Amino acid sequence: MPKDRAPTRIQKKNRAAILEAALNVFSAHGFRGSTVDQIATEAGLSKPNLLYYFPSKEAIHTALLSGLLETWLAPLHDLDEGGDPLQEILSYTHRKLQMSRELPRESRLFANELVQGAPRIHDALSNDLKALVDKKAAVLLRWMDQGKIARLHPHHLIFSIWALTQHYADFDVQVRAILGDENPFAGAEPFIDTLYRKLLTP
Amino acid sequence: MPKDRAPTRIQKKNRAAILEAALNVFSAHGFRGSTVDQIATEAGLSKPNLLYYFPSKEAIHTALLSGLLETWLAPLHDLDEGGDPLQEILSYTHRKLQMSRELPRESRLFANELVQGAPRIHDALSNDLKALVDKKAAVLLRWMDQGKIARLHPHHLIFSIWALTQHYADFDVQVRAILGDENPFAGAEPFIDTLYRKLLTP
DNA sequence: GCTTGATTTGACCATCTGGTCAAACTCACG
DNA sequence: CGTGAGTTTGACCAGATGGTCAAATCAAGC
Repeated sequence: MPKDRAPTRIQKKNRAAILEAALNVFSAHGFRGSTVDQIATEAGLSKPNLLYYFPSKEAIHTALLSGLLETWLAPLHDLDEGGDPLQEILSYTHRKLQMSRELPRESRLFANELVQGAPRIHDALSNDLKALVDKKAAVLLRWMDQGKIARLHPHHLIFSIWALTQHYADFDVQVRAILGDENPFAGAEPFIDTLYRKLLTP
Repeated sequence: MPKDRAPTRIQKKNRAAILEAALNVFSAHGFRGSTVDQIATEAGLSKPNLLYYFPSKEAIHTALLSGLLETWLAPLHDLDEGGDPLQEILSYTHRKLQMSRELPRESRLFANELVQGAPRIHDALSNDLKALVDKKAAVLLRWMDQGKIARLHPHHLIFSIWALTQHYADFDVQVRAILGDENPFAGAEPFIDTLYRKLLTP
């Protein structure tokens, strides 16, 4: 284990390679279904070498999740009370759908963790995530009070955006099995857009 | 392994206990994250005894999935072209949401499988499921052609119902972490009802 | 080019896990 | 009862897996 000095060139390269490999492996097989050897091979390292950079499989997983949580929540963070309500919500849905298209591994990483009861990120959910969602729900509620958008349960409105967008990343196999050659996102984007325009019109 | 005669009283009892236990364990930890010992203990059997009834871990999983697939798809099966379009769709959403509330383990069992690429049910998706969905999408399309409901991409309409309802079972921990003491389904039902009424109005 | 810390590795270990097997036990039925 | 089929189990095995360690190799600054 290197000292706590500034990371060397090699450290930076290998840590990044490990996290990239771990994202591939964990998102595809879940924590329990992934092996340290798989991650090491995918990162181009031997198992002991990988364990020189991270103390355990669990540590890699934790580093990945906490490193990605910020990215994952950024779009909601950016929902701006000062903007036009409908446009703000629509661009939130667009960004979330874009993330499902461009970062499906990240989506599945969280999905895997959540569907198994989130044993490793339960705290982040009840603290950081809840705080953020409550804050944004309050914004939605004020927009509703002002008659800018239809009155709905704000938390469920947010859940619906998560559900509708992440579905395309998390259950990608199912979607593709049904749509065949058709690009899922080509139909999803206008569908979701229409849905929220109709839903939010007061 | 017993003969292929009619199952004995003990066989019926133990097979049922094993499938029930396996549903608990597999839905909570996924296939790879579950152990035969866990399932055996939960079923009140020893591991070798469990393997007397099912030849392998994989066989238990397969038996579970194929046994539940029918139940899982029944609500969509029941969507009736002869009924009132809006009412048919709304009662489909209600049944799906009810299943998320009453059969969350089943939902998570499938979610676990799907999020990891459905290695064990890929065929069922591309054959049975696709056929069923295509058939019902055609019904939706005819309703749209007749001006009975708004024109939308029928497949994405079905996906949206799955996403919005199953979200409450699959990501239950997250929903509860955010809602606190509030019962998720109390808010979800009217929200989803409103959503589809607005969305489907031509 | 030498030294020192950083990096890499082969060999190894303990534990877990799916699965086997022969022997023991239990039950239903004549 | 007795008997044979059905049921249960302790002991065991082989392979996978997370993790360790001492020794070897490499890299960078002097």
